[in-house]
Amino acid sequence: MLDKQALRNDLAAVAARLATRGYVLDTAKFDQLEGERKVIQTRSQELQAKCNAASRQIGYNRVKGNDVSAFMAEVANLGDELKQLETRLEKVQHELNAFLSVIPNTPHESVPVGKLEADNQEVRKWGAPPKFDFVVKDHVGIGEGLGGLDFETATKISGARFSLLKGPLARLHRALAQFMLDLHTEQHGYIETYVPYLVNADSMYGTGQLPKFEADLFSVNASAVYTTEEINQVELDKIEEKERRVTLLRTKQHNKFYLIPTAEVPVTNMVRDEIVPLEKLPLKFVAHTPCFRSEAGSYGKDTRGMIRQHQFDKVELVQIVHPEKSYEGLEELLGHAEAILQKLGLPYRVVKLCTGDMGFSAALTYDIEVWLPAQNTYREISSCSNFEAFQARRMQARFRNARGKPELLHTLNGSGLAVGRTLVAVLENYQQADGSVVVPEALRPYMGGMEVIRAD
RNA sequence: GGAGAGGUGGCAGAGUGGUCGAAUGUACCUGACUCGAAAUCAGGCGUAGGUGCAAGCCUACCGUGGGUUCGAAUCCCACCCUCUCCGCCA
Repeated sequence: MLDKQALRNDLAAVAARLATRGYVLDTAKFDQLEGERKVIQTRSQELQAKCNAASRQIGYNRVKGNDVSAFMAEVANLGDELKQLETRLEKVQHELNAFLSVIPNTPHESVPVGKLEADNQEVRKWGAPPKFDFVVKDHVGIGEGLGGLDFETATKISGARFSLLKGPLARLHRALAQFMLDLHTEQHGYIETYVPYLVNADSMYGTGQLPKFEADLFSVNASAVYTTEEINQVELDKIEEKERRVTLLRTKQHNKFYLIPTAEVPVTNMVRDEIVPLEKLPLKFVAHTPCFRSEAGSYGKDTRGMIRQHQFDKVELVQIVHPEKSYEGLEELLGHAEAILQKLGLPYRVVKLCTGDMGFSAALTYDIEVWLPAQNTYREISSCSNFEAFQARRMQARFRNARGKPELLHTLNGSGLAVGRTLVAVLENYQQADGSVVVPEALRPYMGGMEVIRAD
């Protein structure tokens, strides 16, 4: 959520910033809604003040035995207009909220302006792509050759875009997650967390997935509800029962659970509706969780292999920071994610996303792309973003500043790293001519000392 | 799943349908006393929004949403959450 104050004060400037990321802000609509809101709210509050005063007089005078009919009449007169105004105010405020809640964040001034992935800016490269004197296989070929990667069975059990690991590959997957968690907690100062995988709508709203991206999420009902059909079947004379069911439907729907698309959601929402004491900042959390994405609209992209899945594991880094420290924090967090790749000896590059390629809530995003020999290119393995106060404002996540006043925090997060894609990168970069895969040294302690994964 | 209890300010904890945004205690801040601290005393101390150059004034908020009423923290209904006990369960 953008700062309403900023929109009121300098609408044109905000619109211009948003235009760089391809978002057309309907300034006329904002002006109209905001103008309406102002008039209605002012008038409505004025009437409320009058009603309150009159009601107080009724109480006061009744005790004294005075006639109160004049006051009663006054309230009755104001009542109708007030009720009307309140209804209109609620409506306009809903519209204003709906309007604001789907506006993306404004990009930081350092973000390169562009539309496509091609406009992203390479920041640095690390490591050299390995040379092979044989024809390289992709991770699917390698994994199936080793007998540990089985898409057919995964498809039988669930469907497309799921994968199944067995034996040393399943262990490698676990080893990667453990290695990442250990590095971040022991070397980088993050607190390990275990968090819910099913979250409520408020949490999804807080980090920006809702209301705009519901189609990308999986959801489940918190409990059984009446269907609209069942409600309509209730006899007309049982109005009370009908109303009861309608309320139930509404509240239960509101209370449905969503499967997290990233640990960013539960972890960042730890500070929702909280006021964090200044001295506790920065908060640094790491979590290893599965992530669930419906990947609506991704049909045809990366259909082979485990690059794009409905379910994948990720180790996520989250920092909750003082607003003045957020860009410093982002560089630090990016370094923490890079450290994993360096220790695994996987070549990568860091790119700064252009305005058009950034996610909805981000003000600045770095992607880390790992080298994949079979694709002869770099592919995204981590995304590290500064959301500034965008998420904090939605979450009412604040800290108490030096003057003792609550102020919005800044939130950061980044993958450290996507476990599935890291597994892919290890398989492809460490493959041997005979189909075996060398285990990177950093992982060997987590693999019981295993140096090479061979077909069984 | 069954039975019961409860949700009020940072925390604890009062609250009769009528100046209750809410007593009191505690924490915190400021001042006095003190060489300093503790203790004591005095004052201050919620959040959000509107309006105003400002001091200020106004509105909303006592789990959430409805209802009754001129007026609701207080009465009624539904829902959510927490706790205790029983059952089931990894």
